[in-house]
Amino acid sequence: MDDFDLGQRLRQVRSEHKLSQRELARRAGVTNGTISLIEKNQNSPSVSMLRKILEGIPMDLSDFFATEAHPNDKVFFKPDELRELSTSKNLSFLQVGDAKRYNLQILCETYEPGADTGKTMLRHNSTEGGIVISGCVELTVGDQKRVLRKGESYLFDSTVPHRFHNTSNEPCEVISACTPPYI
Amino acid sequence: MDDFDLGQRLRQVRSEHKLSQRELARRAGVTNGTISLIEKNQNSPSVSMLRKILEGIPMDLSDFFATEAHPNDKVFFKPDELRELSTSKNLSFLQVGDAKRYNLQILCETYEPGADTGKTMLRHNSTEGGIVISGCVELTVGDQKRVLRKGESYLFDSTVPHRFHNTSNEPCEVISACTPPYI
DNA sequence: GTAGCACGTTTATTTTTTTAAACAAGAGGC
DNA sequence: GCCTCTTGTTTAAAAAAATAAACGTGCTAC
Repeated sequence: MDDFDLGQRLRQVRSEHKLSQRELARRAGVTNGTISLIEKNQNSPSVSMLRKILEGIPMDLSDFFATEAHPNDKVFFKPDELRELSTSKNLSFLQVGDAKRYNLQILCETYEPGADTGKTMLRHNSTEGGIVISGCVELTVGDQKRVLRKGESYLFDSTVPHRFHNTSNEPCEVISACTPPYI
Repeated sequence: MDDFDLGQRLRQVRSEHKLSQRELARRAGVTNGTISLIEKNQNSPSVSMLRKILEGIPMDLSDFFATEAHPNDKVFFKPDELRELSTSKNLSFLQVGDAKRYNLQILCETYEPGADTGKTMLRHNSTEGGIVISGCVELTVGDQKRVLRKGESYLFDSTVPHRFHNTSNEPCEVISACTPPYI
């Protein structure tokens, strides 16, 4: 991330999509000069400008930046090298490595008391399973519901609506796996 | 990605890290007004400005943008309902549910002191990953070798020869996942 | 060879963002 | 009440980026 060369990266993705500066500029609705200056790192685009340009490719920002943060042939991970996927604060989903690349998403999930993946049940086109490491969590899968305790586990088809809810007053840790990755 | 609200997202991550605008500004080396304006979407930061701000959190760009991207049904299992796959006695592989059916093999692995998957390294046509729950184990993947301790994790392509070896004098527990199942 | 065309680059002007500093609102302390 | 500290917000001046249009280069057709 530190020595990320934005200009070079843009040039790379543009070139991979076989677009000239002018053609990309036309598709993105910007001027070709802008793209030239950015690729030469002679100016530093705003996020909205970069997004606009990437829409002409098209590519999204997270993919644009994805190469740098999580080097791909990395095998071993320390706890602080896991990537946080959750946005809510009483719930943490830490992902091991580049799940997309390996088609296997391993998560260290922490549910604080009250944490809930939501009444609007989750659904995605994967299968998932996991094991409770500590605490307990109420898991609903379709019409089945159960409180899982330490050492208990689950495995199901994620197209079935499901929900995790920590109804206890202790945090709960779960190690889960999902294939293909659901994000 | 389309309706991504950059200001709101910055406010969210700043708030999750319990930083005031001023404190984040100080850490990032920018002015607090800048952060205020960005969070209110009253201006559109350059990528380098956003990166600078995120370094004060710290968080990297790909994580910042990551949120947007992208029947006879036994679901729950008690510990004693897991199936033992290992035949060796200082090594236990407990499988969650019908791995083949779901194309996802989740194992609770226990390596007693000295336990070793063998000098004849393992190879199978899958990807696998896992997290160390307790103890430590030496993992070799191709030409990389490392002792993984509690909380550390791994993810790799299982066609690369690999080996688990508990070189310590304490048992080691690992939760692992593999797709497709290797047995 | 030279006319036409597509390419990336550069430059003067306009537009936008950053800064620095002031402002307003709320929470304690005394 | 009043003072002080911290919070987020706003504003004029300074800095930086986007535009539009020109420039230079290399290629192909004729």
